[in-house]
Amino acid sequence: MSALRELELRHLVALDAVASEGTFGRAADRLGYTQSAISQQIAALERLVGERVFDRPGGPRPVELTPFGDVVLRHGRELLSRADSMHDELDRFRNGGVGRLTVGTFQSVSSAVLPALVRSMRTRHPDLEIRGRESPDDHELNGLLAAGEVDVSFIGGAPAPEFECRHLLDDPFVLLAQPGRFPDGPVNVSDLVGEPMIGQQPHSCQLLNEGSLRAAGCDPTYVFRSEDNGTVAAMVRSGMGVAILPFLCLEIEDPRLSFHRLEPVLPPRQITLAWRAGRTLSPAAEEFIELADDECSRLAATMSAFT
Amino acid sequence: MSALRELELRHLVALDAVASEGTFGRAADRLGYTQSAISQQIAALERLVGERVFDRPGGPRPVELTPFGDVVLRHGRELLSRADSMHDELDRFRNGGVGRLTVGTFQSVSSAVLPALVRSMRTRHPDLEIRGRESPDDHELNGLLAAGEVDVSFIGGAPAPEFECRHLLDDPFVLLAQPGRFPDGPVNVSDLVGEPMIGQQPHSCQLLNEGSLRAAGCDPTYVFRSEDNGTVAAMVRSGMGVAILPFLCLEIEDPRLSFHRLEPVLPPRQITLAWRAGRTLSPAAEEFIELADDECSRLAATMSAFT
DNA sequence: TGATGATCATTAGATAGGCTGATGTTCATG
DNA sequence: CATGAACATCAGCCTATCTAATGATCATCA
Repeated sequence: MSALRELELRHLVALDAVASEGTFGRAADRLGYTQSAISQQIAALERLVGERVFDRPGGPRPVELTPFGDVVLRHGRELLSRADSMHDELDRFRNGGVGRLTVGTFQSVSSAVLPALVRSMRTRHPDLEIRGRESPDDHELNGLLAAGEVDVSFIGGAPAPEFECRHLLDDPFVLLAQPGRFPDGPVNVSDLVGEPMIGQQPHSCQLLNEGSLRAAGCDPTYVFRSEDNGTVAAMVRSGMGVAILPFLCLEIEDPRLSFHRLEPVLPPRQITLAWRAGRTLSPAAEEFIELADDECSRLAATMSAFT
Repeated sequence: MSALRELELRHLVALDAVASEGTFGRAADRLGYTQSAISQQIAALERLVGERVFDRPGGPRPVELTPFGDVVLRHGRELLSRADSMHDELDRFRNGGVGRLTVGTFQSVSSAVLPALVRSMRTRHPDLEIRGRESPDDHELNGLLAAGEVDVSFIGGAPAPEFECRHLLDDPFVLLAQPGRFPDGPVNVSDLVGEPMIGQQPHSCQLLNEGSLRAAGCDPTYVFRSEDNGTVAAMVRSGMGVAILPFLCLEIEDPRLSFHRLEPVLPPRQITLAWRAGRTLSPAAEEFIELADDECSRLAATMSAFT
């Protein structure tokens, strides 16, 4: 289309320098070229735009912008300043300071892990735009990741093969009961046979839990299911039944409930952070992964004190 | 400073083409290059910005922007669109459509010539910004022109040597008197000896007039001076005296006054349009000069019918 | 008026960079 | 495992641009 596609920023820099210095020679000194080079650069610019941009009065008098050159210069300075601001933003992006980071997550991570992470990221990079997409379903989270709608995603289940991922945490299943319902300490899975159970809806996490129970010899009967962990806890407090939940779902300070390890230990839910393999991550995403790793190490330490 | 000063618009065009086409090869076809050239252009761009802008998954899969490349592309498209709008504005400027035109003028031209000129310019170029600077003093007008505060200036007196100029019109001096004060037809300058005169303030135009009178043997006595031509005419109507004014200053339709040629004819005021020699004029200014010439030719024809 | 000095233009030669065309490498597909 | 599509790389050519030297123009000043 436009012949201006051959324009180079160098030309505009030269134009600007000559316009402010008044002579080709001083502009050349300022830019580290010879006078001849500036003369040729301006000539090239004039060839591109099709008009003289400077009047050369001849002799020792300084050159002066033509009206046309003045228009070129005004637009040129605008272009240069855009290029500078691009440079600035690239620098900030390089260290994670700007851009958008979208994270896939599910409920227990959203409430137990993510808030601290978002807080750190926001204090480090106030201008970074952080978004989240929550789903109880691993399959949906995988889909969001594959489609590029999230940059990284927490995954509760098995790491899908087309993703790169980092294992962050083993989240053990814990028995939740009315205080006194069981003696303090670990509870054997066989003691739960026939016990009415409260559970979550049958999505990936819950199904893992149920499968493990059956494999350990206990075929659970669910008398109530809710996606809301507060509701599950309330039902347990009411005596409707007991519940097995991932540790991260628990409000461990609640004195109206008691928590028990299970024996044998059910295979814990593995919490990993996944991203598309072979795709370059944004610096913000890279940093997020490291912070998530740190945060989960701290969490693991806290958890081991409770179980 | 910024390494981005070596950026060329070509790089951004290539980035944009690859991002929309999905492969280097199709982008090359679109832009008329070979695949190799695009590959090298993208490599050059990546060297400039310091990061990969595309992930190349390898094999027959299409390339995809990295998060970094996405930032570069968004800024790059902004730059390209700025360059396009620069191109558009240069085109409009080339045919006089945009920009600013400042004209130096003095009273008689302002009232008799300029309105029609401004009207033509505005209908041809609605977006052109037209300004005027009026002064009764040729010397001041010369100064404005030399300082570049006006692009072109009407000058009533002698053309200053450092300006280029075009002679537009001879504006003859005309005697203004009460009807019946002199017989119809030309009046001899000697008949004005001792006649009380009304005149303008003693600036360049008025002084030219007085000097010519004296040279023709009539030493005028001014009983009233006003810069306002309506006031001068009113004083003449009142019988206070007679006046000699340039033709362009007259309201020739006024039946309460009569107009007379003078004999011998006083050297007319030469109305010229001047601009700085050796400086390129804006297309709008060039066009203005031609229009002024045309308009003044028409005026001269009208005038010769009256004198 | 003529020498001087500052300015930009032009030229020639060297160098760097970019494009083409051919080839190498990678990887999904059947 | 062969095929084909895609990007990378390389060599060779060509163009663009830089430097250095020289030429042309013009104000200034003696």
